[in-house]
Amino acid sequence: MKQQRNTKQRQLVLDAVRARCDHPSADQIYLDVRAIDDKISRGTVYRNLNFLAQNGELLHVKVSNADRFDCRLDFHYHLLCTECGAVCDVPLSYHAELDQQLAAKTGYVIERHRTVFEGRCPGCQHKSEHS
Amino acid sequence: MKQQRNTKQRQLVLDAVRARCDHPSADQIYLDVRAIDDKISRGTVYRNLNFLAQNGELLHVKVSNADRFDCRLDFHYHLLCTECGAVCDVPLSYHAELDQQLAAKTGYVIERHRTVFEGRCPGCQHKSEHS
DNA sequence: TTGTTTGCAAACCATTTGCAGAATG
DNA sequence: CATTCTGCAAATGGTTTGCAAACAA
Repeated sequence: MKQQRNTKQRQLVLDAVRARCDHPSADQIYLDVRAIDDKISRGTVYRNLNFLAQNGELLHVKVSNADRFDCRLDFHYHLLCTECGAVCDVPLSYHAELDQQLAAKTGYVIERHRTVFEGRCPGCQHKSEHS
Repeated sequence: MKQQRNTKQRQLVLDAVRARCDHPSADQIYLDVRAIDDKISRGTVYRNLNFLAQNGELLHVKVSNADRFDCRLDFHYHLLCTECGAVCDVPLSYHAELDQQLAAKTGYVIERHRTVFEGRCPGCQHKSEHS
């Protein structure tokens, strides 16, 4: 479940995610990595993002349209501005007890839950104050 | 924000979502409606699902890949079986206070949050007991 | 009649995949 | 040397869109 090789492309992808404080989409990572290695292909970036997320080296954040990736590995919630699309981490703690409650009630084996808050960021609120 | 016409296609789409207790994808709705009106097009189904969700007549549930729709209109959480893809409602209440807490902490105007629990349903647990 | 909606097909976008060749351990 | 990984390009899956004809108000 963890046999792997250290290719420079894999490392570039991982570094690129770690170098960003926002939650980049696969394509943003592609562009970042592309700026360093102009021969790397989209396929390789996608493959490596999935590989790294599966091996627990990255977190996969599923937000509406394009998937995002995060180098913070602990479970946490995200906040999406529905206007500009920005994604940031939420300063609230993960409620693991919900997983347990739900498991007890349903018979499911619960692995986790994902929560995305939706709203408008301060910047976007100002933008449309007058429009 | 609500000027609309009552077309039989729109009604068929709405009825189709209401007729299901699971959380159908757009394509499932298309197939259901198609069984009644074999001339309706995918485009029309997608357009109407979006229209109805925007007008508050349906709830848009965003789960990993394909979007789902729900005729329950109150905010509630969902449970996804990561193996068979089934989606069901969660018997836990919506925590509106989280929205307020987050708004106070971040300055965002929070409209809501979406939570999807991920796990394996009892059926899928049994399936792979031996494999 | 006027503006909305439909059907169709093509376009889109993000992502995945098949394959032959390159690189890793 | 055996395998894993890459680049490329084509394929996929879900969804959106442009347009002319059909239709509701």
